[in-house]
Order: sequence, then C-alpha cells, then structure tokens
Amino acid sequence: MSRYYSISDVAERTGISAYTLRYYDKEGLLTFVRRSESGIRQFSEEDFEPLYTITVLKRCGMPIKEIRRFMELYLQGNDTIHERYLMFSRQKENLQKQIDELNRMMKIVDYKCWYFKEAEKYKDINYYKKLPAEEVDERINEFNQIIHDFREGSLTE
Amino acid sequence: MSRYYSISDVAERTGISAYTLRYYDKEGLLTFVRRSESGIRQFSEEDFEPLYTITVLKRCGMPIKEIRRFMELYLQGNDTIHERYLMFSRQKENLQKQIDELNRMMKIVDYKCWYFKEAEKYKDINYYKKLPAEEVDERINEFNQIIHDFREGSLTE
DNA sequence: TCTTGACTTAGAGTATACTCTAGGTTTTAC
DNA sequence: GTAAAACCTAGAGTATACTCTAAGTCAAGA
Repeated sequence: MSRYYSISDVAERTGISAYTLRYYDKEGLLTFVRRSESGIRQFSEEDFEPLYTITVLKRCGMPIKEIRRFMELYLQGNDTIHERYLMFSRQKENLQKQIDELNRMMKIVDYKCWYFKEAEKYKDINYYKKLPAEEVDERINEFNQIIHDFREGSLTE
Repeated sequence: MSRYYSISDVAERTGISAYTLRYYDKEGLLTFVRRSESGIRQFSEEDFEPLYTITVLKRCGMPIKEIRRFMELYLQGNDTIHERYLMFSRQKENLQKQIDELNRMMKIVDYKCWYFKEAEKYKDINYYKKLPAEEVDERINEFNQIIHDFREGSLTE
C-alpha cells in the first residue's frame, strides 16, 4: 500500500532533478521527507502534494526562502491553516500584479509589431517624421508620449 | 535645443541606477550613447527611446544577451526592420505563454485559497477525508487528480 | 562475498544580473 | 587656481538558484 519513492523516482516523475531536490532539502523545503535508518530519503505518496505546492509557488515566482516559510507552516499542521490561507491570498494579489504587468508589456510589444510592419512598407524606421502631422497614426503619438514621459521621469510604473 | 543628459540625469529620470546603466553599457546594450572627447557619456533626447525599449524587453523577461542582439539590429538602421519585427513578434508569443502560465497558476492558487477557507471552518486540513464521498466538493477531487498525475509523472506541463 | 549502481554530504562551480569599491580623471563652482 | 562633485574603468562582491564533483556509504543481484 504505502510504498516509498527514492529521490531518483521522484526526480523522474516530477521533472525536478535529484540535484535540485537535494538542494531544496538543504534549503529547508523538504523537511517533511522521511529518512531510512541509514539516512536515505524515502518519499511517500503524501509527499507529492507539498512537492507540487513547491512547484506551484516557484512558478508564481516565489523565492525559495519564502517557500521555506510556507513549508514550516505546513509542518505545523492545523494550527497554521489561517496563516497559510493568508499566504496564498497574498500570492493571488502578487500573481494578478504580474499578469497586469505582462498585459501592459503585451500592449507595447503589440504596438511595436504594428509599427515595424508599417516602417517596413516605407523601408524607413522614422517614416512618420516625414508625414504631415494629420497623417500620422494616433498610435504613434501615444507611444511618443510614453517616451516623453519616460524621459521626463514622469512615467508611473 | 538638443541638450545632453549625464548618466545621473538619466538614472534619475528613468529609475535605472547609474551602476546599472554602466553595466548595460559594458554588456553592449548602450552602444548608441555618444561620448565626449574625455570619454563621458552624453545621452541625447533620442537615446531615451532605445532605453525605454530595453526596459520593456527586460520586463518581458528577456535576458541581457538577447537584448544586446536587438540593440545591434537597432544600430544597423533600416536594413534590420524586418528582423526587429520578427524579434517583437516572437516576444509576443513568449509573453502570451507567460500570461497563460500565470493564469494557470492563478487557478490553482485560487483553489488553494478556497480550500484553506473550508479547512479553517473544520479546523482540519484533511477534513474532506472524513466526509462521505458524495459530500466531497468536486473541486477537491479535481485537485487530487492533478496531484495524482503529478505523482505518476503524467502531468503535461 | 563482492561488485555495481544508487544513495549520502560538503562544498565548489556556473549563470545571471546587478551593486559597489578603488583609484584615477574631468568638470564645475567659488 | 583649487576644491568638491561627478565622471570614468576594472574588477571584486552579492544574491539567487541551481548543477556538479568528490569522497564516501548503502543495498541488491551474481
């Protein structure tokens, strides 16, 4: 029933290398893993859930020291449910900020793609400077305003 | 009209420290910046646009070596418009992948928040194990399936 | 029993992106 | 003219997250 998994079993199944697993252990992330009498790590079925949580937190961009804090709470059991809720709650906000930021970047990169396509037609990266003001696409003026704000240090990041 | 900006002017306006600007220069990102006879960097009005592009690419997660490649194309002028278009185009895909990934993480973190809120009511992190199967919320079964797949190495990331 | 392969630790090495120091030169302001 | 402030480079130091090596221990099959 409750079999054990060696570190290389776990590495193969999760895609986390054995080196990395040992490093995580050294950093205090895998304190839940049992050891045999001779000191060999024996991962149980249940260990895959916190292991998965580690991968999720990593992919959220959480640094290892913060993940350790979470794992400490995990080990303490039912008394820390609320605090763990708060950690995930903050993580949600954090994720949303990252998503918002990437969406902002997407808008700019999208503009750049459009602009380069236009410039390609004219074979001139500054083609719009030769156009009469009323023929310049509004997107270009908007982007130049961003650059202007960036230069003036008034860009609210 | 066309005034110059010192490295500390630029640092103050852009929020990039003078140390970092010099480091970027050393890494070949600021080859467009002119120097005075005595070797002092003189940023022009026009230099803020590529500088802004560097910050955008950084915030997209592009490593400095790749940004350097882009700046090389920038310096070559009109002949590289198409290649620069392609770089931004690829960056769009890359950004979308990052956004998708963060949205996936958001779903999981959202579930975790919900789960901890539930567990808090029961004061038991494993409360659902004591419930009859038909009373267990479907979200829990779905999540346990993810953990199962993770353990079996069949999680398609 | 012995050999092979997998495990262990400690610690060194790598990569990335800064961040700072030291020592020297240039510019600016009085 | 001179002192302070700002600039320069080279290179060392920091932080993060692995990644690997060395040297030794343990477990399983011939």
